[in-house]
Amino acid sequence: MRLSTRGHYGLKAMFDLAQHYGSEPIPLKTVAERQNISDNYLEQLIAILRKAGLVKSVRGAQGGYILARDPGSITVGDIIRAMEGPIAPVECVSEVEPTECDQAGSCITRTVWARVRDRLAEVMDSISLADMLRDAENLSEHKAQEYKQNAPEGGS
Amino acid sequence: MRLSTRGHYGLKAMFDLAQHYGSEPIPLKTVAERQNISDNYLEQLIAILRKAGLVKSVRGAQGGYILARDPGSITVGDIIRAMEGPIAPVECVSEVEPTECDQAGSCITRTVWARVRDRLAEVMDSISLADMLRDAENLSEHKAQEYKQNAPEGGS
DNA sequence: AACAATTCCGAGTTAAACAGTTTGATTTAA
DNA sequence: TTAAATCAAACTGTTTAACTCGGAATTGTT
Repeated sequence: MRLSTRGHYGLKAMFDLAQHYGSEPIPLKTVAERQNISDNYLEQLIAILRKAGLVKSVRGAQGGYILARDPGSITVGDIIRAMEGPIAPVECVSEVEPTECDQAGSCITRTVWARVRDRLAEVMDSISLADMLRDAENLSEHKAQEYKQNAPEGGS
Repeated sequence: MRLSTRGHYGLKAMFDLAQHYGSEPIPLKTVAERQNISDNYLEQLIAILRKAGLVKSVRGAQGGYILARDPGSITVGDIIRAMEGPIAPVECVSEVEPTECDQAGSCITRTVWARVRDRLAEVMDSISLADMLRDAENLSEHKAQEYKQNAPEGGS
């Protein structure tokens, strides 16, 4: 039940773009450096996101990438489906074009995987990039708070 | 987000054994035939289940495999963890021994994957083999019912 | 005792996927 | 004109999946 780096890096890149949504296009190299990903490789990955309509590109000098829509309307599910294909723990319960096996009607393991698939889709579709931005803000506030509590006098 | 055949076949085999729980040991070949799995391959897989303590083996003629515990106390999660390792959409949120990356503290994608992992574990741990047996019974009743309704006069 | 049914074990094989790298063409602001 | 960038496609090395195979060890049956 592992994601490949495609989905992993894809989400990282999209989150990076979300953090800079509204300003000039971000060059791929910048994203790659910030997120610690090989820029050669990320180039391939972002092409997938572009073809899926999740990011827009601006070519030429001062070019780069921007989110195609606002962060509130892009979910983790959107990104993962683009990068890894339809959600499906096993082929026979794929979100699109499941190729049924012979005993599909009576297969109980199949119904188990359908439930797993639904939960997976549910959680991924419920988290948008905007949610992640909000979480990031809370997290950093929390950290600052912790810091204050742990070192209120300002140690050397 | 695909399962390998290990987890897929593993659950099938375990469900097959559950359906015959309480009687003599079932030879591997029988399970393989019923579940339509290469018996050479299943041999490897069931070794994993045995080492994980989920099935017991009886060697020699008339030997075979039986569930190590009753079907109510074995969950899909138990089986998948045995077959595929700890549940973890990405390595850094593995259920056991996550190897953290440098920015673990501030990584938001990480918290996303932790949520996905928890949902995944939740649904898998909530389904036991006994639940599946019950579902199978309902399903077959339902089918018989449907059959009655669709062909009450007994077509040719 | 011999035999056949079975588990057990380790090694070998094939094909695909993953995770990139490399090369070079094209676009465009400065 | 140049440098910064995207775009595209081919190439490569490594790992993993999904088996296959051969044979040894165990044990009920005859």
